[in-house]
Amino acid sequence: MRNRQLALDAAMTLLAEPGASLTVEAIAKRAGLGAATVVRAFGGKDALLDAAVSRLLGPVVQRARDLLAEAPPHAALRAFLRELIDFQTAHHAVNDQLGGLDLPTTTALRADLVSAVKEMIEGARRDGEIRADLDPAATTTLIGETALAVARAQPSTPGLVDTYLTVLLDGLRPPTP
Amino acid sequence: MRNRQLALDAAMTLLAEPGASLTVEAIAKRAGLGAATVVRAFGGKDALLDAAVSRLLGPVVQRARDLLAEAPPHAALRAFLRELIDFQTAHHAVNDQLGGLDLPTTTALRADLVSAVKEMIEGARRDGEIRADLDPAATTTLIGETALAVARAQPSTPGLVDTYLTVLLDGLRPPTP
DNA sequence: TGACAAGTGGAATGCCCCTTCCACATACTC
DNA sequence: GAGTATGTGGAAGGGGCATTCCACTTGTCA
Repeated sequence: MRNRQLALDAAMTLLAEPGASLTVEAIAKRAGLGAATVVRAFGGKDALLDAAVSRLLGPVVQRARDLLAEAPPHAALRAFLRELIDFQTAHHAVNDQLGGLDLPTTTALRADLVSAVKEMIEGARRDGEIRADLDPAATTTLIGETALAVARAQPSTPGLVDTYLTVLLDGLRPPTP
Repeated sequence: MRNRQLALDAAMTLLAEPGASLTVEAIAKRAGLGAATVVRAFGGKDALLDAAVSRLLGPVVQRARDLLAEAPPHAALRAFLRELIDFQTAHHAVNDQLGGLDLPTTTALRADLVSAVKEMIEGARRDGEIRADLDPAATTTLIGETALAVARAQPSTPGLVDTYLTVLLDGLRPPTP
């Protein structure tokens, strides 16, 4: 169904536009369709958002898996956080407007992402690059939220994201006695 | 006006209850009043929330000023962040549900708070306890968001908040060559 | 105690938004 | 080319919510 794709593209576009209204009507208008058509194509607004967000998030999760396979854990973590922050910077709406919704596919993807990051953290901890007194699960949550924090604090200054990453990862290093 | 106080108390209570509905009706019900009375007492829902949030935030800002006067900047920063995280943990709604609203008094208070934290950071940087390659303004934003991140990542495990604070402040330390 | 002012809250109003309906258009089938 | 199946979108339906209205209650003062 071609309209399905049009609606999906429109939703993905709006998710990347800061402050854009995510009403069905706005999505339909952007797609050049009627609101009824958009809703029918997905069975409801939530299903449409679920599909759109998943499309955006999927490659991010894949990238986490790839980095985990390619690089040592701590390097993978740094590289991935860099990309995650870029993604979150470009898609504030994904994090800010979708809090209270139940989007099954998105939730599953997020769980995948969390588990990949957790593996990075566990690996880095085994390698002695992350302090041992931190619970990996809690640290994963903290790092995820912190990445969001950096995206929100978003410096227009280029290079500052890397500085922040250094701050975060230095903090996580085992204390030098 | 007694009802004004009742409404204010009810709103403050609900702001501290995770997941509570912040509709006028819910606030009125909690206060034992009619919705019309609550709205009339403040001239609108936003004004009520502005008043309630300001009441909650005011002491926090005052505490920042006090600590700044009492303790050296870096110690003040650590102590204040500890209290800020506690506050945010107990009042998720203040940060999560009020994003898109225009609350003038609250906005002014927040600016006060930001400026107090900025002073702490600048002082700590002068004292060599925070790396010099960080822009104080951007760092202030980052720290604010990070405090929120910690509150969200909220460990039930007691003492973990302190560990996270250590992580953050260690990261901000000048790198040891 | 009676008359008037102020305050109150259930109901009505209006707005926003998702969803459903239905008259119409378009695409297939024979 | 007529007839049916499928798709479309403007408009109506319906729920949630802030705000306003107004009949009524409460308080005040002479």
